[in-house]
Amino acid sequence: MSAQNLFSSVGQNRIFRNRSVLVSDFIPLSLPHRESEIRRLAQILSPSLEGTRPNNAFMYGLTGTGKTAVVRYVSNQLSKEALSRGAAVGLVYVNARKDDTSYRVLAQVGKQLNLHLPFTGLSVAEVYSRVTAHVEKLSCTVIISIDEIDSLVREPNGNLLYKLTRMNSDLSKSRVSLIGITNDSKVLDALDPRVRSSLGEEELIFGPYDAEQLRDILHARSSDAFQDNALGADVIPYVAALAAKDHGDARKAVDLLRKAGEVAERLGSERVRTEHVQQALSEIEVDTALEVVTKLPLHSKIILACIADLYVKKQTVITGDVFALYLHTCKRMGLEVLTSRRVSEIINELDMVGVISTRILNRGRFGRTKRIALNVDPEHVRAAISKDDILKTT
DNA sequence: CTTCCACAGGAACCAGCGGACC
DNA sequence: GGTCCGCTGGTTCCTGTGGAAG
Repeated sequence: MSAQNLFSSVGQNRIFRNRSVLVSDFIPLSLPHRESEIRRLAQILSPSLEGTRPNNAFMYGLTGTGKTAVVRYVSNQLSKEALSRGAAVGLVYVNARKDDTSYRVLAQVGKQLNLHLPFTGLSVAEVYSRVTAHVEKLSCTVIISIDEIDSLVREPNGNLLYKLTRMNSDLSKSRVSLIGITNDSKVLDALDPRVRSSLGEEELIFGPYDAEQLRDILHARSSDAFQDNALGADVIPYVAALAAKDHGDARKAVDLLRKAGEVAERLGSERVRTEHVQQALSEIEVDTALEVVTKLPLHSKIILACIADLYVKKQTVITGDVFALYLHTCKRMGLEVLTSRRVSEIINELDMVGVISTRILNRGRFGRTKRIALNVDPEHVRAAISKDDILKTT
């Protein structure tokens, strides 16, 4: 995004009325096609207004199906209602991908209840007891929503969830309820059976949106987001159809619509058209890839550069070749090298962020390895990497 | 049918940092 | 000031494995 794009159009915007409606963490005033889930969750949580403990709940659904939005929406409403009734309800929302250790989750819970905790230095047990004591002192009902809870089950110190479900036995004046949110159906199986049954007191399942529902969602948002008549009539159906093919992810649909608006704006167009959507689609891919690549640590960049190098020359790129070239490159640059174990891990990380994709390949006599394919234009990789001073000479 | 390759990926551990507590 | 802690970003050592070659 250029500086021109950032400032030149401020105050004289022909496309957007309020762009922020289309950023992903915006909580809309209404959530079309999630009314029944909202009612259900509200019903589950309503005992908190009368000082009794709501059942724990577990919410499952693919990304962009509105789980997080529903939780935040209901939480907002509940906290307003609690305020007006004078009910003591504490609402906590934690994203376990961001705060991905027991310590950090607990610290986050404490922080949102106005308990200051240092980010390190204490033992997990100490943080747990401080949080518990604090909750007890508040004498209220605390509802803790843990989003992307799957990040927590694999944690070595992984009995946090068990401890949280049992926290009530350490409390007398206060109560704690948990809402677990995930998009990974396998989590349930991996969970400690005691946690599973406790969390599964209530279950909400979020199905993917179909194209028609996505259209409604986009319509609802766009009337606030765009100027009148700034949106071509076929744009929303087009975006909705694209997103519906892609697992009905509403977040992606909204992102795409915003990006299309930005493209139209940048091109000086008076209204958004489907061509802008197409361009937005390819820009989103390039943008995210580029952004990811520039932020990569040095050795990850080198490895990615090696992969890109090999990829343009060969049809199949393989871990061993990458490692060999990596060793050579490091030696040439006078850098110390990482082990093959670590390099293998970095390749997995690159796969995870999406710039490459890998598949395990069994070549019989010639061993088992990984075939690596580059997901982005090698030139883009080169461009992004060459911004790094150390790598400039290569 | 057996062998054996070229790694994948799990487990345990470690150094070094920023920090709390007494 | 010494002892504890969590976390990152590694290392070392290890066991596991699908299927072409022999």
